[in-house]
Amino acid sequence: MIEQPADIPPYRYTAAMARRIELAWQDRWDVDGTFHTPNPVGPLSEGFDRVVGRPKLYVNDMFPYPSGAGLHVGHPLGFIGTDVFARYQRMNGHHVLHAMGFDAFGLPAEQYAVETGQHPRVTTEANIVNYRRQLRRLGLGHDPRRSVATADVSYYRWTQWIFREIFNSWFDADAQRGRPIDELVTDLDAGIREPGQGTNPFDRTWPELSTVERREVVNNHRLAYVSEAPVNWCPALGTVLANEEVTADGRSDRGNFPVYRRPLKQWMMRITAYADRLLADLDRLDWTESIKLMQRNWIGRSTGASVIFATDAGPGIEVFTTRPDTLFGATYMVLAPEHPLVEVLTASQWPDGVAEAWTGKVALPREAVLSYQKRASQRSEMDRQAEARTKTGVFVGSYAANPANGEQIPVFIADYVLMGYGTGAIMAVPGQDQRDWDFAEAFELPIVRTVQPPPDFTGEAFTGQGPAINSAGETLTLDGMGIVEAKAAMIDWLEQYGHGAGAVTYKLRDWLFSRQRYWGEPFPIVYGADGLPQALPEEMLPLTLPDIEDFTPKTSDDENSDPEPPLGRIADWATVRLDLGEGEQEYRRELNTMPQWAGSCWYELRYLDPTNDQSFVDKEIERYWMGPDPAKPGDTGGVDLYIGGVEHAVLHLLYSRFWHKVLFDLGHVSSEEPFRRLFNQGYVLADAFVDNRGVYVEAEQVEQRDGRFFYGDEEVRREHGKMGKSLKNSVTPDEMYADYGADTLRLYEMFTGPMDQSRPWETKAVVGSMRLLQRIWRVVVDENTGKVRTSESAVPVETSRVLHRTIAGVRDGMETLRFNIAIAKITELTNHLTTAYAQGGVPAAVAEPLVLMLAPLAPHAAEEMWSTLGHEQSLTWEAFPVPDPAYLVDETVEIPVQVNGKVRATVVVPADIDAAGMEAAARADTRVAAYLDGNTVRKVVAVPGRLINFVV
RNA sequence: GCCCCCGUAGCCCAAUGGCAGAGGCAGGCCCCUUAAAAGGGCUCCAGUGUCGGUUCGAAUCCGACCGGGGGUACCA
Repeated sequence: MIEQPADIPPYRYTAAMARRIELAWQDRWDVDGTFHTPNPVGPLSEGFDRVVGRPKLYVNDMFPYPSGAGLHVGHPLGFIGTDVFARYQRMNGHHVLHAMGFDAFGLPAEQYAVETGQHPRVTTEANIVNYRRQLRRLGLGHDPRRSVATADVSYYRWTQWIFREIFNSWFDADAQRGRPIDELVTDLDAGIREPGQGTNPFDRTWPELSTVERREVVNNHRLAYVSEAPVNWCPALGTVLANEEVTADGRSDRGNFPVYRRPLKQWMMRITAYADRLLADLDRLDWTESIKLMQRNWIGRSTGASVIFATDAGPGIEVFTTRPDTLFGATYMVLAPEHPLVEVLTASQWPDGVAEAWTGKVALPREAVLSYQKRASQRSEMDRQAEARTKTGVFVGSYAANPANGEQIPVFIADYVLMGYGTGAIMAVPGQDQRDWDFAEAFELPIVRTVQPPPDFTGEAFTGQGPAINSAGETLTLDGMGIVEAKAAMIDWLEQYGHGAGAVTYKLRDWLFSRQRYWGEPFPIVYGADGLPQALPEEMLPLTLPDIEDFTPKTSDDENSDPEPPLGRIADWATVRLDLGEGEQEYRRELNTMPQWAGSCWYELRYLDPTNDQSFVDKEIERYWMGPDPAKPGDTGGVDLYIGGVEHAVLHLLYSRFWHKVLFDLGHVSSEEPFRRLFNQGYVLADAFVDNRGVYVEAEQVEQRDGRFFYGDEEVRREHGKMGKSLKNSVTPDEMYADYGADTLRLYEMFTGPMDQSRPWETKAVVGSMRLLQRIWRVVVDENTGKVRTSESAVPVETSRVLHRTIAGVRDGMETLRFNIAIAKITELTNHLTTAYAQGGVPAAVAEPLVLMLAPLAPHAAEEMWSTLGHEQSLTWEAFPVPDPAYLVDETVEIPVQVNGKVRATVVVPADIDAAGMEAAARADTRVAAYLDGNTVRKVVAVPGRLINFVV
């Protein structure tokens, strides 16, 4: 036992007392299995009969990445919030599932291992141990049996299994769903389906193809496929990265290193096939608008038309435009410098009379084009930004025909057109597009308006609404039409005359799925003599990550260096002799590993059935916890409440939706979405201090003197930012446990604001939450004897009113995740009790509900008080207090009387008075009468029980 | 540039169309204490970023602007 200082009452609620209570209850919860949550069936089903009638509730946190630095007080904000909510809903009659695992594979864990020179498994496991200790000390009510780590073999074998399922699937665009690849082969063999567009590089039909060729065509349909395409190569990390992992200024999300575009052979996931469903189903989710918007923007669906422009050189140029109505105003074309048609379209000679601006003053088109291409490829994204929007480009020396009016228009290459979007080529309409206008001005190209701007329009390109002009041809006239009508008419015309068709494009690209790193899931893939990838059969899983001496990635600052997967260093692993049905042969293994997002794409499913070694999750268990609610038509199913930071808006939250939809299509899960309701918690912010070199100094060592801040003797500048290592302003939960206890920390974090709001951390304000616990403690426990201090006396009506109003308010705060108002209501009740019962003797009938209401927020102290009040069982499964409506209304109320909206008096009236009675009572008041005297009352607004307003 | 969120007391935040204050921190005063505070009590403090509109009535709804935060950006 920890000694209390001698002069403090021995049973006061101090940090030492809190520690004793908290450690004891944490042990007891573990021993009793208090938070064991039974499944309806399977190995974890023991005790299900106790909860069989309860509605289920699945609450989940975005699981943490166990970094070497451990937790700071910002990390558990969401974890505490979900714990409070889960504990409340359990007491409120739900059967609640809440668990916690660890996202253990991936770059940050590996970077930490590299920095400390230890094996990532060693550091990761040590970090997990530390996280578990810190989180357990917080008193979170998780089912400990369900904790998983993505780097555990028993977990990643199922990550590999799901990858295999995705590899063995294709997307049926007609049915808009993923299907097993065997069904595609059956259809192709039966001749009822042709290979999809762009999947058959051979000039022959399916029946004419060889076995190997057929395999290649099938591979081109798979949802996981290998492709050679420009990807994001980050030499400093030694790996390629997904688009979602590259920041707007062309650097790596992790580490902020430069990223280069470069064609490499890599694994991709066909997430674009699901773009429409990922977009449409956002409307069915209870997510914050801001996250939905970010996903909508990232998917970036635009509708318009694809148009083919014929060229003399042969192949037509296909463009995508959202404004087919402006086709008559297309006065030139632009290809991205990397566009494959550039070579054939580049003329051998400049046409006569070409302006110098078009040629870059170079003698031959080929030279001009090559030099521009070279320049463009060397310009990093950063340079492009820095050069603002100055338009550069070069004429390729040839022309294309505008299909609308047959005019010959020049073809340019320019870096303002990006290969990665649409077709990598545009029709330029300077009259209605500012970028094209800028280019046209720089290159003296004609500008034709095809939408009539209003008379007072003074700008350049006009993108607003207006009637079409200058848009008449032999077989089509748009003049006078509005934009919507003109678009439709143009698309009809394009389709009729074979110049194009309505089209949809997306900003979303396929997900680059392979990494040249060690610390990730190995692909369950081998390559045979034909060089084509094949999945390992299910019974060969798991494919364990081999141990390796040198796990460090090969990094470099040379953008022309090549990726080199560390797994390639183990020669006897890189090749293997297997019998995959064609006799024993030698195969090469896939040497890349999966990205860190793979494991987090499905962990919420594994919590449901963590010990299952026959399946990644039992179907019945998944249906129970995550299945769609038949009472709610259109319900997607999924986790009932998912809380995490906003930073995963287009990474984890998009990838996991995609995997979940594939699993749904293949019939493995009954829910269509992984997370039915998503809530983003705010950040914990803290003061940070910068010295005059601009370097952050340890915030903890900064002193405030006369309103200025000093680090030693040096004055420093105060800033404000997200708590973390980089700003040197972290406060650890361990410090808070030692100084105040876990319950105080929990209470403080929940009190600083509603869940979705960021809030500044202020260590000196934490004491306020401790005081509240001390005062509630004192209501229940005698500080000198440790004995119960409540009485069995009757509850006065006034106290009942305060109690039941508190219950109603606390429930409201709990339901709406505004724990701050729940705590304020509890404080109000406590204040009432300490005033009304200054000498002790609070009726137990009030103290008990008070303790129960406190329980989700400060569970250890509440358990201890509950026990002091004479209860042997944990209060975890006690019913949460329910307000008695009889006490929520007063017999009389004081209502304001307004004259012209200004409060002039108040009158006391019976609570159930009607409008007429209220008016009579108000008129009877002498002050009101004085205001009304001599005026004509034009209108009386009387809201029974709220207020009355005379309009004179 | 475009989109989203947020501006209430020195600070964090309540009040979601009806008397601007629930609660906390900080400040001030008092009590307990040899003393101290992480104890107890009392108390000071804003008219809701600005301007307009809707309404009997606006912190709340609408519009514009200012300030802060976030997302995204030659996306055709």
